[in-house]
Amino acid sequence: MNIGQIAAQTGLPAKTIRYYEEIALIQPARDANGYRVFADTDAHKLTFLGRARALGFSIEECRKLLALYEDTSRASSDVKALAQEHLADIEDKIRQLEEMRATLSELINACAGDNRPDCPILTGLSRT
Amino acid sequence: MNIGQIAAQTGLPAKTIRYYEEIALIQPARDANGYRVFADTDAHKLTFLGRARALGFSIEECRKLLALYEDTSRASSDVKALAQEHLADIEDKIRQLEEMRATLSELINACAGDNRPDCPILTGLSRT
DNA sequence: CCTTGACCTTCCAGTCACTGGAACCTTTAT
DNA sequence: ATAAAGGTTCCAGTGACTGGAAGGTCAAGG
Repeated sequence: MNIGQIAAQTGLPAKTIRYYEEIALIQPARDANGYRVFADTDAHKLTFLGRARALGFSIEECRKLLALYEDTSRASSDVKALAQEHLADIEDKIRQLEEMRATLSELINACAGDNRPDCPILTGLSRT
Repeated sequence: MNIGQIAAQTGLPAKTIRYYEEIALIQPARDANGYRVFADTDAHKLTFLGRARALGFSIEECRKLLALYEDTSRASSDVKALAQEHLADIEDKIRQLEEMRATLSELINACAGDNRPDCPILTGLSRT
């Protein structure tokens, strides 16, 4: 399989796949003409990576997950610990965004949004 | 006021303040020795920027907000529109993170987290 | 007067995870 | 023979800083 086919199959852009090779997440073989040749195991890894990235795991977390994925003698507790850490990160981010949303909503609700210059959003941002 | 004092006052790192000058968000004066000299208006702008950034506005959004802040003949509707767009962005992000959280929580709950290698998290990430 | 330390300056490189584009080679179809 | 569609590498840019090096300035103490 060439990179275009694997890209279509995994939903990852070819550029991204090349990048994943560059940072050694995958090691596809090469054809005589220099083209990358992707085996099924590469396809599986890329699918795995795509899913993990979609769940917000960083590249380095993906690298660890991939190592666990390939280590058939892993302990599921190691995987779970990694996932739980990441879940905590996500929950932190949600909390932060919810705080922003709350403050911003208040400011927006207080603003008339008409032709006049008075604006509680601006005064809210500059208050001392 | 020198950069250290303004940093302490606004809570922004000196590095960040220099960066804001570099991208022309502020234009502090210079002393004979080359040191930046911050007037009250600079301090106000930086406070404003700090708050806007804390609410998640991008630098370019901050630039627009700052222009509105300085334009006393603005219409509050312009400010409100900008803030509403940003609020929509925040809400999108929250939704995305909540989706991640839901999926990840399910996987985590399904995982025994013991010494055995079987792991629904890994199989969930690689399922076809 | 000299030194020490805290402060300031500029400039360059690195972060993260790609993404765009240039310049070029290979394959396939007409 | 040629053109289109695919592949290759390499370099630069994104956003918003952040770290560090190399050096200038200033206030206080001996």
